[in-house]
Amino acid sequence: MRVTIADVAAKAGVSTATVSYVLNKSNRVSKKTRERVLRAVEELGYQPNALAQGLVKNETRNIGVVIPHTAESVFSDPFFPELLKGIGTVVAREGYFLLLSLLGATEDFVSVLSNMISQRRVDGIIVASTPRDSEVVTKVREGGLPFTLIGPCFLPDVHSVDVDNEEGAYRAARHLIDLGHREIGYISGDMRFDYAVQRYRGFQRALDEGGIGSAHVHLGDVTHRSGQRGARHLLENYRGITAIACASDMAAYGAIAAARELGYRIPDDLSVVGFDDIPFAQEHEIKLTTIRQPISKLGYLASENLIARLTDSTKPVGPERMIIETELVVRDSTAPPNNAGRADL
Amino acid sequence: MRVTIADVAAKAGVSTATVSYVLNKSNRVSKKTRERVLRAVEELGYQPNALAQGLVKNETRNIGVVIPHTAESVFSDPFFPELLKGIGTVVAREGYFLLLSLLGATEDFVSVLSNMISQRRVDGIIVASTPRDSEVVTKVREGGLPFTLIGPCFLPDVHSVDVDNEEGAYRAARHLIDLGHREIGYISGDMRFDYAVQRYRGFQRALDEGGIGSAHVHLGDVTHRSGQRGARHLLENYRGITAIACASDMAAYGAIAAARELGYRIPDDLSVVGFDDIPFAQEHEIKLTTIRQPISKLGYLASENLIARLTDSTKPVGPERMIIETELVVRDSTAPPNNAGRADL
DNA sequence: GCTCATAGGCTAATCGTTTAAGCATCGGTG
DNA sequence: CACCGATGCTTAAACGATTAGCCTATGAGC
Repeated sequence: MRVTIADVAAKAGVSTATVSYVLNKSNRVSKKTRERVLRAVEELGYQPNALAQGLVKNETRNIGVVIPHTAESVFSDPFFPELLKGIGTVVAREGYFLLLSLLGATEDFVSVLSNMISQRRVDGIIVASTPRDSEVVTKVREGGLPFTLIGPCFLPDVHSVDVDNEEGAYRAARHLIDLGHREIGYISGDMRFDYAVQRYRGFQRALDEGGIGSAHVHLGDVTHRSGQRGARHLLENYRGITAIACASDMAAYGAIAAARELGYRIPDDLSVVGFDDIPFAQEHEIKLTTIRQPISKLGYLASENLIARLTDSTKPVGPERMIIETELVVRDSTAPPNNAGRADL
Repeated sequence: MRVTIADVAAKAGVSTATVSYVLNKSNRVSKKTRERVLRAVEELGYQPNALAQGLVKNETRNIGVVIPHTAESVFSDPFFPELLKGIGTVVAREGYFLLLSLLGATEDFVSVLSNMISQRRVDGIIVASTPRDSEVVTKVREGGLPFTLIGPCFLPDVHSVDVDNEEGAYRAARHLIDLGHREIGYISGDMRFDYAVQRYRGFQRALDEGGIGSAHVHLGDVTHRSGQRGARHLLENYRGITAIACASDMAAYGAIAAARELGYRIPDDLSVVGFDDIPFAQEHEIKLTTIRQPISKLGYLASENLIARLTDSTKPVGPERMIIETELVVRDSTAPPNNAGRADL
């Protein structure tokens, strides 16, 4: 049988209330008693039952993390793992636990989510990267628990953190233009997600400013496969293309693979720029030029924001909407256009 | 304010006991009352508070998942994500929630873990891939909660699931030998983990049977970087090598990258075989010959085993130790040795 | 008409904590 | 010496559910 506060009280010869006061650092207990209690706690290895504690304090010390993507896609990209890492670190440091909700089948996800909320299993929620107008955000809002979004958000009164997607994509495109590229392809993310729209807009803005007009766009998603398909499609249909920008690093590597199969050398015949800066980008044979977004920092910030709101309602928690900067990292996948081009193709 | 069972009782004009009986499917309630109660539940959107429920039933409906690796390495490899996917699916289906414990700093990991247990935050625990003799397993054992291990395990009375690592590696090596390779390199996993030892043993057994004697071994780990380093080391030191087997797919791709940089063509000059069959292995430019392990199935089995033990102690739960088979998947990274070799180097 | 089993509800104890309120004890003050 | 305010501890009421056991009305059996 588990050891309860009553066992400790009996052993120390005091009431349970006194034990509780000792453990909750009240100064209402004499030094002598305090020590006796602490010794008993030590000897019995007592730890308060989280359920009982939660019931009376009305808190669980659990933070829900909601990732409304199929587990498939969640981890095909290193984005979420990295995010979880940031979240996990802060959450553990602050003495909370992580209740993870992965998407299985769509229909029961929302019900799992609302169970999580209405059964009061968590004190607050972090929602990672949800599509625009998703039912998930609505549900979480209705739940009435504090929550923080990771990703683009235009709703009022919602706390969110995100990187400056538009500026990032702008920098990527700008880098290509500065190198001298004029015929540029773009492999987008899934446009149901606002980050994909924002990145596309940043990209297009750079082209507009450069007087290049509109790009050759392939509507894709962030996967390797999408990058392959996109590059094949772009390169086969628009012969003059000398550079491709992608909405993710995984897609960029897919594009590189497809381009090579078509006989392009990277970066000589084709420049490719990604977005994310996943660890792989420095390890691959072709080190990727990309836009670094500090993913785990997003996780840090989101959890710190949420926990701050949970613990002390008087403490200032920073702005509702936090946008952090990206950074262009130039490696080996981009170069000035080879003017000979692939005329031979 | 949240709606409690008392609110429902008041609205339906009955006692809380009756509401509870209705919700717990007792037949002690008349049809008329039952319907009245259910209507009230519906209208108020009542959901029982998990804490209160857990307190009296002495269960949390949470399953702890313990991954004793740095979050860094956890997700640099698609192994854990895939595992989580399997676990998450079953856990959600059975109405449980996932309490995730990632390793931050080593020292507090064990304490976080024992908090999880002794504060009674979970009903059972899944421990994924722990090093030999790790403190983690000891702690979990002491905790007294049911748990299931994913990975090699030689402890008595411990439930575990794993793939047949030795047989898998044996098959990989055997495949190379059958193709005609005689000078074979091996890039191992981290030998503090038993799976790495088992794979190495399987590999060596195939060589022994083939009368090849001992291999050129590089002690590494499962990362891309390790594969790069390993291949570079092996190829630079042992000139005759025509094939390399790796303890993971990521390492295999690292090896491929390094080999290509050294001027080797895959598979013409060098065959490479991996282990895992991560999704990437079919998407990469060079489709990888590898040993498929059904990772998410490991997750399935582990959670089903654990939950079976939690729910009904009478139900049979299968054997303590479950080993599932691997499968050789032949793709494009292996071929018969090119006898001209790299004599030119 | 009386007894008695049963269906169908309620009361109250319980799970393991926290915490407001109450009650001694004690030293100091007028 | 009576009184007072700390000090230090205890009692008991919550928190929101479950469930054993009790009570009452109803109808069947004799």
